[in-house]
Order: sequence, then structure tokens, then C-alpha cells
Amino acid sequence: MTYFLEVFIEYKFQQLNRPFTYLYSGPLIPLRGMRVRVPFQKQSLIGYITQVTVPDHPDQVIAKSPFPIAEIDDLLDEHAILTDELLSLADDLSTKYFTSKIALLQAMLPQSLFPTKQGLKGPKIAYEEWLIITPLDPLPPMTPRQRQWWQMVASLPKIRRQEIKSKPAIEYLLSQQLVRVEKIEKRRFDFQPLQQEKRPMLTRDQRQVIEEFNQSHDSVYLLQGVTGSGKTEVYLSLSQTVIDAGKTVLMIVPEIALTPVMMSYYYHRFGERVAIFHSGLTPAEKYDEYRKIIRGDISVVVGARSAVFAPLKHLGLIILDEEHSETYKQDNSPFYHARDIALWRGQYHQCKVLMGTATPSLESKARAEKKRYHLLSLPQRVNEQTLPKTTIIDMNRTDHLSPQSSLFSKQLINGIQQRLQANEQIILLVNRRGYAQSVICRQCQETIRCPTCQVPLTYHYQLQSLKCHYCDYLTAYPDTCPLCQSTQLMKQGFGTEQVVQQLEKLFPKARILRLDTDMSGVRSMVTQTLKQFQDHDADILVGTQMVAKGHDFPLVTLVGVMLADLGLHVPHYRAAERTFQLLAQVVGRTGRGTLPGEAMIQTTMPYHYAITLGAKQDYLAFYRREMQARKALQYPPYTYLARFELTSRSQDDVDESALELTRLLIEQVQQDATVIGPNVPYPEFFAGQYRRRVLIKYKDFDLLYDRLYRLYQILVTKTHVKIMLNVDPYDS
DNA sequence: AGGGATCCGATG
DNA sequence: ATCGGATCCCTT
Repeated sequence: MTYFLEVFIEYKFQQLNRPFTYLYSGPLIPLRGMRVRVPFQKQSLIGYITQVTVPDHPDQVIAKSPFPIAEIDDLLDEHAILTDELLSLADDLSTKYFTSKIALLQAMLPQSLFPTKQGLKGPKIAYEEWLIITPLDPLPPMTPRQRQWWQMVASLPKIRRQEIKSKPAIEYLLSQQLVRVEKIEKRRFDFQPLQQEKRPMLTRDQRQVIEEFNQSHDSVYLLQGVTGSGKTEVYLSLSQTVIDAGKTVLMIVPEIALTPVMMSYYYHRFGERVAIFHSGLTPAEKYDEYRKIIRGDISVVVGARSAVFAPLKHLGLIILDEEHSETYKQDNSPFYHARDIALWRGQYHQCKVLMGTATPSLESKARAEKKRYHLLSLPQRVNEQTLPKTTIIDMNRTDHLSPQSSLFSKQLINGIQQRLQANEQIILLVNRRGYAQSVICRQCQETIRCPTCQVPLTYHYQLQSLKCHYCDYLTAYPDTCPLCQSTQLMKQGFGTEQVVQQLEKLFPKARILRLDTDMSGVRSMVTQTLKQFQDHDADILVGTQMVAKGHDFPLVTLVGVMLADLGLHVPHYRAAERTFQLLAQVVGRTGRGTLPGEAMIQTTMPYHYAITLGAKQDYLAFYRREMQARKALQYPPYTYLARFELTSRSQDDVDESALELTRLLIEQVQQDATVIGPNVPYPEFFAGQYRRRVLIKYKDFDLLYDRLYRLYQILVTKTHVKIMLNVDPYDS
């Protein structure tokens, strides 16, 4: 049989983002989604099959072809590693986001299955050998010892080979064909579920929401429930219905740190049919989980952003928890948003998509108001507690500051003291990691900066080093100013490390934990810290926004926020929304058990609406107010944004291309869009590349698409400059 | 004319 | 990305 294969090769360049035709005439059956090794210009490259055809007269096809068609070198997979759905998703996304299909497949697949040469070096399937008895009559002769082992194998349906301690015995049993060996794929990921309390009874509100969801025929739902209203129970209950009907569920959470908790909930209900999937697994674990999913052994996948591509078949429900979370947007190529992917897959499978949060993104709330999404609400906390009492503390007033440490207000110190005495727990949000924000030289007034990004470096006490929070550049803390050699270096601003240090001085008996991304380098450290706090092996948890998300600690009765206005100083149209959401979320971490909660917010901007409304968790007031601001400035959700990102090793080249692109854009699309640029991003130089951006603001992408695409095609051939389109960018 | 560097276009 | 042919440029 002669097959004609359409193959995409491994290079992820726009110019090569098209299929090449190859021949295969071997004994196997090639399928869409399998990887192949192909000759390509004297090279041997990996690619994947997107189309297979079997013509009646292959010779004629070859004769008529305008180019010579080569044979593939090798067929690399026995089964397709991608479903038709995901191939078609990659198709759609590569057109919409101007990205090569290979780049998208790399986002969808675990590294070890990448269609690149690298991928082939990845982990292989791990097998375990199981012994299974073969009924024989009459039995061959056996020594008593051999007979003993034989009986042991016979008493079980199957047994792991390594459990039989006597090697000669097995070999004899095998040689006599009394038992046979079956190789079964091993699952390397070993999930240790967390302890969980008994399943609570559903509240009336929860039952009502579940009923409304099940009765409705709408496709997209926004579940808006205040913090502590029990959204997770709703997710579990709806998942149960779907799984009982023989379909599968995709459960997406915003952070890897939240997967073990959510996974435990699902694991306790659905056992081995749950898979976990996120970028924190080892390549081997990811490989195993992925294969398990694609084989159809899995009913629920729990995971972070990349799990939205999990190749589940027969999807019956997609849940996106904490819908507003910015971690769902991948802000480097390929620039996708997990919410968009979820909606796309929902449509493909004709299944419902449920997005839950206490503080919806303005986009989603606006769509719910327009009835494009079906709004479900949980207005009450499950424990019938009121929302926590909150105080905003003006840190401009020196009389508010504690005489013992200027980082804290008197009030917060007192609050912590009281909780420690009552043996209750405290969360402190400090949304900046490290010890000191920056280091300045008193002599020459210069800040010490990253040699590659030019960003001020942050001082880390534990490492005794300076760290760049953009590129992770690390250097020992210098004794003298690198510019003028003066010894008068001064640390400015504080972060989590310093807060912990001060707390240790102020409360020597308190058990204090720190949680931020600096410790997530060590695998499972985050989970361990959270578990320690959950088990009340610590009194105070100090951390960055990681502490604000989704956790449920019933003993926490005080939440303190330091530097609440931090996010408001970033020049970004989403700054207020981010600050509001962060505050509302973190304030929601207190008073979740039977004890009433309290929150104290330290800020130098005590009257900013993001802070006053965030403190009260008054979503609706914030929504109305922020929508007015967005309307006045014509920002999303009243318009859409897209950003061309240009990078090059040459500053001149990138400047030239950016100007050219801006000129063309103004010429081509000014009627239907606003063109802003070229802009120089911060930092300008990153990862060995100079960067420029051009922003466009528009109302209707379809109207622009053809012109943008043509323009892109012209510029993309320019050598030395890479151009990417970031639709709906989130970073500043 | 010869050889090396550089550009450009195509890749099945 | 990378190969190979065309072009350019300098030297002899």
C-alpha cells in the first residue's frame, strides 16, 4: 500500500508553516497525528502527519507532481499522539494568532512527545512485568519450593514479577510455561492524596445552582460566588453527573500549587480515573499521564493552564476555576488564553463550560450581563458567616506606625498578637519577594541594575545575592558599588523575606512560614508549606499573591495586607482590576471556618477605589465604576487589544522593522483601528534580544484580519527580526 | 579568473 | 533552520 503523507516539519518558522508531501509504503498504517522522521534538504528532521491519502494510482500522482516526492525515513509512533480535535484546534489557533502550528503543538504536548529531535531523547514508556498463571493439565514436576511460588501466583489474578523473591523459581515456572509474563505500562506519577474532611451536605444555594445548571441548555456559565461560598462542592457534584453519564471532565485551576488540593477532592471521589497535568511534573510523569489520557483510561484531568489541552475524548464538562486569574494567559509565544481554549473545546464537544470566581474579569462579567454567558450566583458563605470586618490603615500617617518596626502599623501588630494568643492563624500578603526591592549607592545615586535587562536588582537575604526578577540573573551581593566603588550601599523597600525576619524579632515564639516563587524551585516545597500551615504546624503564613488563591484554612482569623497599592503604580489599564481582585481574594481567606474573620490593609493610597472596594469585596460597585473608566478611555471590554512584538539581536534592525510595521499599519487599518507605537517595552533588552511593540486597539478583529495577515506576510520574511502577534496581551 | 563572504530563495 | 546557487567584491 502506498500512502501520501502531508507532514509539518519541526522548525517553527512562519515560512515553514505549511505541509510537505512524502511517501510511505511500509507495512504499518500511518495516521494523522503520528510523528515521522523525514529527509529535508539533506537533513533528517522530525515532523508530524496532518493528512494521509491513498490514491488509486500512486504512480500517476507521482508523475503529475510538480516536485519530486521523497519517502519518509521512519514512522515513529504506533498510535497517534494527537487527537483530530487538537490538530484542528492547532489549525484554528495558528491562523488566529499568526503562530506556526509546530509552536502550538509544542504547547499542547509534553516535551517528550515534541515533534522535534529533542523529543526523541525524552523518557520512554516504563513497563512493569506481571506474572499470570497459565492453566496446565497435567502439571509438570515441581520441587516443593517451586510449587509454593506457583501456588502464590495462582492464587492471584496477576502479580508483579519483583514480588517473587526467588529468581530461579520464576525462571523454572517460565521455562515450563506454567506462568507467562505480561508487560504493563507503569504510571510513574505517584499521587499522595491529602487528608480531607467528610463531604459536607450541599447548602440550599448550592443545590439551586446545580439544578439551574442541569436544567439549562446554555453552553457557557459564569458562577459568581463570594469567597467561601463553596464553589468546589458545586464543581464536584456537577462532575459526578457528567462522569456517571460516561463522559469526561476537564478541571482547570490557576496555579500548580492548587492542583494537589483539587486533585485530592477528585481523587477521593473518582480514584484512579483522575489524572493530574501541569508543567511541574517531571518529563517522565508527564509522559505517563499524557499517554494514560490519550488511551482513554481517564475520566477527569485536573491541572493548570497547559492542562486545557489534555487530549480527553468525550468531554462532557470543562471547568475553569478562578476565571479572572491572569495566569491563564500565556504571555509568551504561543500567546493563548486558557479561557479561549476552554470555550473552543466546549463548542467542539458540544459540552458546557463553567467558569467560577468571586471576582469575574470585566470581560466575562460584561458578557454575563449581555446574557452571552449564563450567570449563576452563590451570594452567601457556606458557614453562614458574614464577610470579614476590614480596616484600611493609612501608612502615610506616622502616628499609625509601630514604634518597633516601620513596616507594620500598631494595629496590625496588635491584631497578630491577639491571634497568636488565641492560637488562631494569620496570613500576611506581601506582594513582593526578596528582602529589599533595590540597592542604591549613596555616593553616585545609581541603582544597581541587571547587566542584561537594566532592571533594578532585588536583594535576597537567604542567597546573600542580588537577583533580577525578569531574567533570574543572580550575582553575589557586592561590598562596593559596581560603578564608583563606594562602600555606601543602601537597601530600599522590603519584600517577604524582610517581613519574615522582622516578625521573628517581634514574635520570637511564633511559628512563621514563607510562601513565594523563590521556594518553588524545590519540587513539592509549596505543597509542603501549604500542608504545614493547614495542619496548624505554623501560626503565620507570609507570602506573595500565592497565598491569596483558593486556599481554605478554617483557623485563619486575620489577614494582613502590606503594600496593598503595589500593583497600582504599574502603568497598565488593568492595574485597578488586578489590585481589586487580589485584595478581595485575600480578604476572603479569613473567617472561613466557624470563627469570624478580620482583615487589615496597610496602604499609602487608602482612598483609591480599588482598595476601598476590594477591602469590602464589593464586586458590583467596583465593576460599575471600572467599566465607566474603561469606557471613557476605550479600553477592553469596550475594545480589543492586540500587540505586535518584534525582537532582534540588532537594535537597528528591530527599530527599522517597527517603524515600517507602524507605517504600514497606519496606512492599512487606520479606519478600523487605533495604532499606537512603536513602543519600547520594559525591559528593552531581554534574553539576548532587543524588543519593540506596536499596539492596535480595535472593535472587530474579523474586519482587520485579512489586511493584518497580508501585512504580516510581507514583514515576516524580513531576516533578523522576529514578529509575533499577541492578541489580548496581559503584561504591561 | 579565482576564491571567499554574503545574500536570497526554496525546502516535498 | 539550513542548504546551495547567485551575486558581490577584492585580489592577483
